[in-house]
Amino acid sequence: MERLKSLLQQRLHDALAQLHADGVLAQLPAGPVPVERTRDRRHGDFASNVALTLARGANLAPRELAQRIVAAIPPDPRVAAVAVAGPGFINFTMSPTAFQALVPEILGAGDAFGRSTVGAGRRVQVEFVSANPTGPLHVGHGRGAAYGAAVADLLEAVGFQVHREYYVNDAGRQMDILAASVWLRYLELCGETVPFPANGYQGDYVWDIAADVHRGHGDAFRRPAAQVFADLPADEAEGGDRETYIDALIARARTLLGGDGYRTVFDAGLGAILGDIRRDLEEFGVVYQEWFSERSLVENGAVGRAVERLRAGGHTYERDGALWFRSTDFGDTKDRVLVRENGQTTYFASDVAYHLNKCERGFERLVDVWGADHHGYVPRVKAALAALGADPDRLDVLLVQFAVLYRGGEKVQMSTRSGEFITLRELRREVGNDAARFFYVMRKCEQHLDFDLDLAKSESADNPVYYIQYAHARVCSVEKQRAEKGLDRDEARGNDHLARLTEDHEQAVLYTLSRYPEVVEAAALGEEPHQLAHYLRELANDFHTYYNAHPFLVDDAGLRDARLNLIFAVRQVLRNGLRLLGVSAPESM
RNA sequence: GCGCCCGUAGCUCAACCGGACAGAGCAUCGGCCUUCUAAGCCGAGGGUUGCAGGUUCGAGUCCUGCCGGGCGCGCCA
Repeated sequence: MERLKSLLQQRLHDALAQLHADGVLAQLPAGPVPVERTRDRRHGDFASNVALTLARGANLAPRELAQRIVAAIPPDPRVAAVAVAGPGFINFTMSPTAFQALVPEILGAGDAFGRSTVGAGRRVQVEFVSANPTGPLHVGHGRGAAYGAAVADLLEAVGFQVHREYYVNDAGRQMDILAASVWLRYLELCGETVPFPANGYQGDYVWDIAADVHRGHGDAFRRPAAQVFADLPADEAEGGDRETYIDALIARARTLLGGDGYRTVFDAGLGAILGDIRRDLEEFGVVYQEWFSERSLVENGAVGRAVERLRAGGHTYERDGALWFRSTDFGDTKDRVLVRENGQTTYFASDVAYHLNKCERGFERLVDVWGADHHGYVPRVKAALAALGADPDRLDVLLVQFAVLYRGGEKVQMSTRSGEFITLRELRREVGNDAARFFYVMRKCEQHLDFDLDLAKSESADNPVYYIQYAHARVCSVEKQRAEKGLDRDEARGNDHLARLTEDHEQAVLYTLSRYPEVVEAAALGEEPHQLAHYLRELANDFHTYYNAHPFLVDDAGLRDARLNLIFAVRQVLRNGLRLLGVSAPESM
């Protein structure tokens, strides 16, 4: 079925064209005629402000123009009433049959209901989470995961070809720090007495990785502590600088282990943690098409080539022994270093190469989901794209604000220091995947998220996840009851009796159901899964209200089947919507 | 100091491209289970959308300036 909204847009368009031909309107609006859902049902089902926007050009009072437009709209059985209201709105009230026709459509389309083709198969890459593989994901990453996955699934639902990608920062200094941390723990397991650096990774998982290395390689990487720490600068505890100290330690590890040995320890850390992150996300219902390695960019020369391209384009200069990118030419607040004085490329240089690579892979649109603390980074990446001749508007960076956990009304303190943070896995274990996925996307991404752990765990109406899932389970329960009572059911008979769904509660449910495709499209194009989350709560609310007001399993078979068809349509939409958010739709609770 | 985000009911948040009387949930108060799951439903009260200007037929939404909160301003990643 054609969407009701497009139907009205077409009718209005025809009417405007008629007035244009009659010389009443000098100009037609560019693009589709604006038609919106009314905010207040007393104004009908849909409204258009087109007369208000065209009145001035037509030299007519808005209401007068609205009247002329209404007069030019051909009658349609699906439109029950067209009225001019307020300053010049045109309000449409649809006939009950127009909404009732939705029921067989939903049941027929099943899981596909709500999907569309507005994306026209255009290729979009969604890069999200991309946390450094130096430790387990924490609750902040969880929000990026749930949000990015929902955005990707929504885009796919409206017809984009979506490529989900995790950028693995496996080439940076943080990874070297992890490698050094693993090695030191390993040395301890070998029986060496070693002080642990202030800047090292202290989580228990480092011990686990070290133990794995020891199991697999025995004492192969053991070096005497005296040798390891000989002539190192002072660490923080001795009044030195932690950064200088850890760098020296990393250099020592490289020297003593040799390239291959160091790489083995390094990769043990990387592999273990990345594997863990992968499992964690998979259990969370988040899957990727690609895990893209930063190191691969460095090793295959892509970073060097990207830097060279900027240099060849005249966008760089040398100062203080470093190579700078003149990002200020493209709107950044200051220039950025690409190659350090010591000859090493920066993380930014890798990112330039990475985004160049994304463009070269032919994605028409790039979506990056970042933590809000990286917002200062946006202008320089866009500047790099512009300097490389790509349209920076192809890149859409979505900044996800922090999530703050609350327990018993108190803020849960989190610190990434000393492993004292809450991991995503702990959160999932505590509140469950469904609640976690839903709570994470309940708010728009630029909104700080207060994550109430008690609420997420509560099995009550206060908890929106349970409220929605309960609606789904209730429909299933009704069907079970029907079978137990020996009542027969005939879907076709129900469709023949849809005209009997005239109760206010039924009209309300039908109206809300009709909004679903529009909500999915708006949520996808606006990258706002919270719209879908809110919608599902409304639909569940309409259903629960209906449930309390009218029995479904009535003796009148025609009415019973019509009502069952309606609530099965509700179940289908709830299921489809929850699926897009990564939340399960249980059959019983 | 500069930049980005946020400021809506007691609390947590909605409000589609600027539209009509700013909506939900929680909390508070009062009702509904011999009938399909009360993990539910119904009703009531609660607002100068941080402040001051501006643009517009029309502003929570756009612009300017303040006030308040968060984050960021490394040759770290």
